[in-house]
Amino acid sequence: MGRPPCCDKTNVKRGLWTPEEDAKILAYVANHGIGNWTLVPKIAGLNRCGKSCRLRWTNYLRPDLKHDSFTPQEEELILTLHAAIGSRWSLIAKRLPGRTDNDVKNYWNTKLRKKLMKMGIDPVTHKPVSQVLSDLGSISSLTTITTQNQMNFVNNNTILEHPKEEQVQYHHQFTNQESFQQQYVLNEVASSTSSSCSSSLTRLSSPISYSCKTSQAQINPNFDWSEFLHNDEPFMWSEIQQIQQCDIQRVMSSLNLSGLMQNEGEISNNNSNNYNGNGSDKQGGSSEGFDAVACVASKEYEMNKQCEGNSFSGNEFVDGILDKDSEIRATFPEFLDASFDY
DNA sequence: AATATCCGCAACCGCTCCGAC
DNA sequence: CGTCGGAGCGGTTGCGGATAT
Repeated sequence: MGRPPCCDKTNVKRGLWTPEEDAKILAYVANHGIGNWTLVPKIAGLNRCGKSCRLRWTNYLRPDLKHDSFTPQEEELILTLHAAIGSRWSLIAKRLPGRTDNDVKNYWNTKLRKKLMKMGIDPVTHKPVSQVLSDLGSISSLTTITTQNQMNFVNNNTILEHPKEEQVQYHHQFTNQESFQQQYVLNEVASSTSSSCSSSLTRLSSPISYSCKTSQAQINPNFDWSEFLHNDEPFMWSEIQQIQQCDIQRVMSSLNLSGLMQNEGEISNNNSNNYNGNGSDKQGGSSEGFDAVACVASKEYEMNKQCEGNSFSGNEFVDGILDKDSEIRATFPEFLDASFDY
């Protein structure tokens, strides 16, 4: 028997929020702080589900949120983290100040995933589709996957639309990587034992050493994904350059994203200054009173944040990866010798 | 100008996790 | 130890604006 609904869904309002409703949420947070969302509708005078209120606050009203478009640096970070940990949007969002998991997820689904697919790169494994299919082909002798299915996959993912020269270039890059096949096998093993992205264990065999035409970055041999993800500090651009400079250049140059590798500093985090409580143009409408409430809520929120201890920081997830790390090391020691490169 | 289609994003849904009791 | 309920997460849906025909 399932859990009873959190509220009477037949009697609560759903759909887009009005500025007046937003103002009530902001006023509530200003007076009571965040938490106990099931009581929010009653106290704030809203005919909404508490869960819906929490979501509205988390994804839209929080004063520290950015409402402008993603920067190339943010795109890079999303790509890199997705390659490393998969669709753990909340973890990725923690590395992007002012962005929510919903923002990152939407951005991935609407922009980045399509770009990768158009480039002929599998957005799940971040490998060229041709390589994935090749590996799939070798595996298919043990499975029921048919050649026709593979061809459908190719056609559906528009790999053929990508300039042939670039496909060849990618193919060349990856096939030149001596241990790529080994890594792919390892990733398959990892994906079969973990719910996260198939490449979530790439840190095991650091240093990362993607083959790359443009440069051979010096990857910090001490870099550790678990350390990176345990850290709750805002993302430092220099970190990611150390992590996967080659990889980033390879992908981003093909995505035609400008201004990369230029900003060595920390991503700006002046979000609260940019906050506009009016809502998006879709939702429109506002009032001076509403702005005032938003301002007060913003200050209250900042104060509350300072009082909060460290909440979930991804430690559980990272610990899980480390557990799998040990497990797979024990099971497949031949794949994990010192010379193994990604 | 009218209609169809595409696209981005806000919001919802269902599930898991975790702490309190 | 089991149950309950709040909180959070990832996947999906649907609305509304933008663009194509």
